[in-house]
Parts: sequence; C-alpha cells; structure tokens
Amino acid sequence: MERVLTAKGAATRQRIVEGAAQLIRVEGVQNVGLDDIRGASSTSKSQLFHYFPDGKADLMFAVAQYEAGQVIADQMPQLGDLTTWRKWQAWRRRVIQIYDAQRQACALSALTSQLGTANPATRDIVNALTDEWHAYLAAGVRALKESGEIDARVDVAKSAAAILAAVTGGATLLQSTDRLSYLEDALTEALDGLRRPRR
Amino acid sequence: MERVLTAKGAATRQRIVEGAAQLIRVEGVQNVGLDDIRGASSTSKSQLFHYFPDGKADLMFAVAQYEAGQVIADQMPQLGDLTTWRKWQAWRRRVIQIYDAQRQACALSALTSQLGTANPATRDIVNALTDEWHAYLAAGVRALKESGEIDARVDVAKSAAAILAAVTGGATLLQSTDRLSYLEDALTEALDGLRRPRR
DNA sequence: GCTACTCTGGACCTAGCGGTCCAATCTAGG
DNA sequence: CCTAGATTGGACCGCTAGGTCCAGAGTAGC
Repeated sequence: MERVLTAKGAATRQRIVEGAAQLIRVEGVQNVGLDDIRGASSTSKSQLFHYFPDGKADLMFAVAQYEAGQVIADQMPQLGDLTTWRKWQAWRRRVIQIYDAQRQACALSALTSQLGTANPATRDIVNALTDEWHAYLAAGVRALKESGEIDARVDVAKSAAAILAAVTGGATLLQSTDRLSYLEDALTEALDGLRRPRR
Repeated sequence: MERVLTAKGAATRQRIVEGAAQLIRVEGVQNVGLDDIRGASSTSKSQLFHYFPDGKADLMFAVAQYEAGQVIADQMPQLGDLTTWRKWQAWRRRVIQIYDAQRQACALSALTSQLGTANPATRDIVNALTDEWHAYLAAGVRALKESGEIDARVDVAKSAAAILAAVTGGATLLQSTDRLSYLEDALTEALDGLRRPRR
C-alpha cells in the first residue's frame, strides 16, 4: 500500500478512526455500522473505503491500534516512573480512576474479542501492548528491588506478570459485573504481596 | 412462557444449546449463524424458534447460562474442597489445566462481550457466577485461616476477590496472547501472597 | 492555469442472515 | 385408535449492512 496522503487526507483518516473509536466505546463494536461511523465522522462511504481499502476489518484494525496506544498513554506519566513505593501507589490510584471512569467502555477488550483472537494481526497488537505494559511494570519492580524497598528474592518478571494479570482481571470483572472492588482488591493484594517478606 | 416440553422436546432443546455452545467455542459468537446451529444440531429453522421464541438472543442467553454452569462444574471437585494448602495447589493445577486445554475457546467471555454488558439478563448470569465462584474461594481462604495455615489477619473476602481476579486476568491474557505463563504466575503470586507473613 | 492525482458525495447493488409460515408428522392420554 | 397439541421440515421473505462505482470538487507541483 503505497498510499500518498496529503495533510487533509491524513486528518480525515484520523477523524474516521477517532470517531469510530468513540462510537465503539459507547455502543459496542457490533452495534456500530459503517453508516454510523460515516455519520459520526461527517464523511461519506467512499471515504471510508478510500482510506481503508479492505473495508470494515481494515478500519477496526486501525481502531484497535489506536485504542492499544491509549491504554498506555492513559497511565502516563505514573506508569513510566515506578521508582518508589509511593509512586506505585500513585499509579494504582491512577489505574483505578481510569477504569472507574470508563466502566463498561473498555474498547480494546471488545475489539479483540470481536476481531477474533485467531487473527494474527490483532494478536500482534495485543502482544505488543502486553509486552510494553509488562516492561514498564518490571522496570518498576526492579527499581524497588534495587533500592531495597522489597525483598531481593522477588522474581521481577513473575511479579510484573502477576500485577498485570491483576489489573486485567480486575478490569474484566469490572466490565462484566460493574463492581470496582475486584480491581481495587486485586491491585491492593498484588502490591502488598510484593512487600511481604519471603520465607 | 408456559411451554410444555415432552422428553423428546427437552432433548432437542438441549441438543440445540450444546451444539450452539460447541460451535461458538470454535468459531466465535459472531461467526455462528442460526443456519450453522441448525446444521450442527441436526434440526430445522422452525425448531430453533419453537424452543427459543425470541430468536437468536433467546438462544444465546440459554447458551450463556449453560456455559456459566460449566465454568464452576469444570473446577469441581477441587473448587468445592479448598480446606488445606495441598488442596489449594490441586485446584491451581486444575485451573491451569482447564484453561490450557481450551485456550482461546473461552466461550463465556465471548458471549458476555457479545450479548452486551448492558443487557441486565446477561449481567445477572455473570454476577451469579462471580458470586458463586467467590463464595467457594472465600470458604477456602477461611478454612486455611481457621486451621492456622495462614495469618489470622487475612481479609477473607478481599483475598478471595484477588484470587478470582488473578484467574480472570490470567485467562484473559491467555486468550489474547496465547501465553499460559500469565495465568501461572498470577495464581502462584496470589496464593503465595496468602501465606506470606503480614507485617 | 494545466494536469494529474487525491479527496468527497451519494446512489446503487447484493449477500447473508434473522425471522415467518404452513403443512406434515409424531406422541401422550383417554 | 383418535384427537389435540407438541414436534419437525424447509421454502420463503425482507431488512440490514458491507461493499461498489462513478462523477465531480479540491489541490499540489510544474
């Protein structure tokens, strides 16, 4: 695809992606059709296929990429600076605040389950996101370890994975039960677990 | 709904639900049409609407109920007898084994995200499942506490919630990244965390 | 200002799929 | 057996929504 986009074209494309993302957050993926997106982004059918030649799948892929980027961006700057225990707590509050605000509107999970986990392109997006997120958390755990705030025997990678799973699970449960407490408890336990002395 | 079902009718209805559940596990909800279900269950269109008058939504609801029951049933008998540390470990192995086997085929998550988290009927199913699962875990944590295997200061409800979130998160990550390690690490950390001394 | 290419509008097409209908066929109970 | 109601088969319908097409407007570079 050697597409040449003018500034105007790029802006339109971006408007489509953001409009679609917004709609999907509110309505859910399968309740959003191309005509809805067309309406929301003030474009025409031909523009949708002009910028996304492979149609809806192509567009949904772009939206998934956009949303994956948002996941990390939303947690900044806290996620990028987990160097002290206090900063970990700040991040925890930030995460809870984010998911509390969006509630059911977790676009990414909807998208990935919609685009099909079998789709390799979709999986690449999620894998990249997961890896990046894990790397930030691992860096934070390592920092605590090196500063002596937590036990030296802590397995950095595994702890980071467990914390990531806690957030994911808490968010999933929030989405399906509309209760925030799972996310709060899961994060509290996961972080407290870091500090408890090993035996 | 004063439906009168003969034994034969009930069997057909059950065949439809199980056939649909099976198909959905493999293909994903939105890739399964009524004609697919008809084929898989060796029925006709009229039978689908005979047993599920409100159409596809009605059928999907029945499938979700069926799958929710499977989640708990699959973890038995281990989940029902978490009275010692060794039994917790056995449950952990069981959970990992289950999700390792089904991989992407977590039908429930697909269904709930598909039926819409907004749908109150769907939410009731998931809430009931979550509550039941949490109750089993809480009973297990309480048993450990009473037998003195873990610290008396452990908050039973919160610990159970954290463990549940660990499983959920691990399963979600397994589904989207196809890596089992998140579930393993999350469960390991959540359970180890229980045993670590409080400060 | 010419030209080539991008950008835009919207009518139109079509397949798939949920849903309807009715006639035929079993089956339980008297 | 007889009959009312449950069960079954499958043709048919109509809408939704993704996708196509082409003509016209805008724009960058020469």
